Amino acid sequence: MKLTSTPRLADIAKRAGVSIAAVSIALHKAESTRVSAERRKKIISIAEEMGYSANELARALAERRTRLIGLAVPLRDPIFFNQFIAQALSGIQKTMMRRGYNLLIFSPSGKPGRATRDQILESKFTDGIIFINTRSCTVADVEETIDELQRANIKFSMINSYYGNSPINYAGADDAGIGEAAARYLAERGHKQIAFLSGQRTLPAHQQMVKGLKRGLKAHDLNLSAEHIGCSGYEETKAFEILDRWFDKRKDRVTAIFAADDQLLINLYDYIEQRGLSMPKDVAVLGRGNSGFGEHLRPRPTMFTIPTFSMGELAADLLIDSIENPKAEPRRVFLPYEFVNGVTA
Amino acid sequence: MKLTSTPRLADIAKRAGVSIAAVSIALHKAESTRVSAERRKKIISIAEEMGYSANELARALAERRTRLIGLAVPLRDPIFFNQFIAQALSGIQKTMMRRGYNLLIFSPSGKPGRATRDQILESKFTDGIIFINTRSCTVADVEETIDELQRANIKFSMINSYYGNSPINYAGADDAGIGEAAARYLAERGHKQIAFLSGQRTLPAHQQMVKGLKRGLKAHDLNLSAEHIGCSGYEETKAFEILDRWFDKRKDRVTAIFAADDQLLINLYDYIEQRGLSMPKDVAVLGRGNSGFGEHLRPRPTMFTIPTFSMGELAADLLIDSIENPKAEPRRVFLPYEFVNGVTA
DNA sequence: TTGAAAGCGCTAACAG
DNA sequence: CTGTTAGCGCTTTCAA
Repeated sequence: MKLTSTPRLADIAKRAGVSIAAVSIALHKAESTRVSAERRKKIISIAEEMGYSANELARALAERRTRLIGLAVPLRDPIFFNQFIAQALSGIQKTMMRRGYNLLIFSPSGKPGRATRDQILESKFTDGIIFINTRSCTVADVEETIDELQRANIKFSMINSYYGNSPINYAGADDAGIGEAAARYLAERGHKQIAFLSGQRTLPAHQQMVKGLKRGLKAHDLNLSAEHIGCSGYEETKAFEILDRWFDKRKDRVTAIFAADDQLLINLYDYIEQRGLSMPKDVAVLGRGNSGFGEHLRPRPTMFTIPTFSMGELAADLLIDSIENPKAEPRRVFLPYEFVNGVTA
Repeated sequence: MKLTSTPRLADIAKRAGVSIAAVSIALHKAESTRVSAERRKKIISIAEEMGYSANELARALAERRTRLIGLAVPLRDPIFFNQFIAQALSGIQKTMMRRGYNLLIFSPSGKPGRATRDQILESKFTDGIIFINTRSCTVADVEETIDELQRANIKFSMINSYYGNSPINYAGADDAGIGEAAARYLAERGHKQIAFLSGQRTLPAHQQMVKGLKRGLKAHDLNLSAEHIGCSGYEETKAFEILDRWFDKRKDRVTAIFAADDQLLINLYDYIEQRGLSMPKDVAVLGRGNSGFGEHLRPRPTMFTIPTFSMGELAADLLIDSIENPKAEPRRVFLPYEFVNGVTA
């Protein structure tokens, strides 16, 4: 007699005097009429008595699905301290809980930019993966990743910034829309010298915002001059240099600044405090950032926020849709931004 | 001819004209001499050419291990916003990366206090689980969980607060030690009326700290009177009532307060600001909290910090040790606290 | 060295 | 309704 530490279907079948198949169905297919009610009852009670719990691995192998979804985040530092990711993860979790999936977090492979290669291999464990691209992903990185995933025949959905052409599952923010709204907001309040403090001009989100800003300004017969687009490369000193340049001017000095994300907004706040300026009197400040950010900031920033939580929720739904229904068409959804009225613009 | 979307060992074997076993070994057992060098080379090149990547599921079923570790956190709200958990997770990740494991985050089952039942079942996917107990876990909850895990024969390690008797893998902080150190610190600075602002007297950590405080005070011929132990139940209004009681006294007024955790320290700060007191002049404040907390707090708190990151790292190591070496004895480790010199005590 | 074959524990198609 | 059997794709004896 074989003795496994944990009972198998076969053990229950023997005890109940029925076939393995009967046990499998009695325990896992609640709706099936394949086994009679009383038989099922008996089987279930024996199973409980023996402390049976299914070997998910074997089940997954036979069913060819794990109900596991992997998370890929190309990010060097620990992902759990990142508020953006925390929000997205919470959204993802919500969907997963509702639809009965669990989340597999790949341990970073150590590789820099595109930590994906290894994660794609590991993803053999999952039914699909959610890819959160960060600001360390260039457009090329992202395209390449998409390519790899598609070649490997791995279902996925993407969060954050993608404006390429591939038909993929994607949940993101309408950055061009935010840019346009920001421009209109400031222009309507009479600002003529409007500047854009950003991070990196290679980032898709940056490009979208510029596009939107230009569109919005044009509607007011204004334009966004090259010198009013400043990219800090996410270095504070660089950001301060840019701001110095804008504020040191005698004429046509900048009167309003739109900050591309949370970190840049912080840089801007620090600069303004250090220089002894006040918002919105000396300069109007408008931000773009994750929802929730800014709540603890003083003075309260006026901003357009990105519904990160919803993005996570949606990305998970899109992915699961395409897992459960293989003919589902990929969908790209741009979630609407929100406006948070503060006192800085 | 069968056509699976992704190539299997059998496909490679056929193409290479060798057995399935040979392919398996050539690809996955680098050290084995079972297959000749040139054969291996050939097999590997064919595998690459065909874009082979192993079906981890089948492998796991055969090997009876997944190299997946599950995370169980009994917490109602999204875990990813919790700094304590974020830190622990980062530590866990570090170990997992080093030792080649991945993390499976169970979606909360919806149940309140002990979200474990379902998670234990799901854990059939993992080689073991890490259990992070939070302040919503009573002593009984924890004992029951340990019981369940052991009965189900599931390897696990625990993080945070456990002072029971079971020999388990555990990584936690030395709360009694912190209590004692806090008492000594304050007593040495001449304080006689020392109070302890805590959350819940049923929590193990609370009890340990009280024990330590008493021990430390005794060394200075002082003692901790019952009225100087205040538990807010983690409600701000309750905390304020307690503080009112301490500060409204005319004689023997409290001159130093030890706050049991981050949240209580914040409550204390708010109260002190609101009441227009100053630290440490009017009252000395000493805190206990997660490492890193307090860095952004002004004035900078004097505190004993808990090495949460290391706790995660260690808990993962302990668990993996016991997975990879079944005869490894469970170990309970109390990590040393650290002292952060601030200006409040 | 190598190949054949027996599992790992479960699901699903097939036959009664 | 029920049992038998053939996979799922891999690892690992066991013979050769």
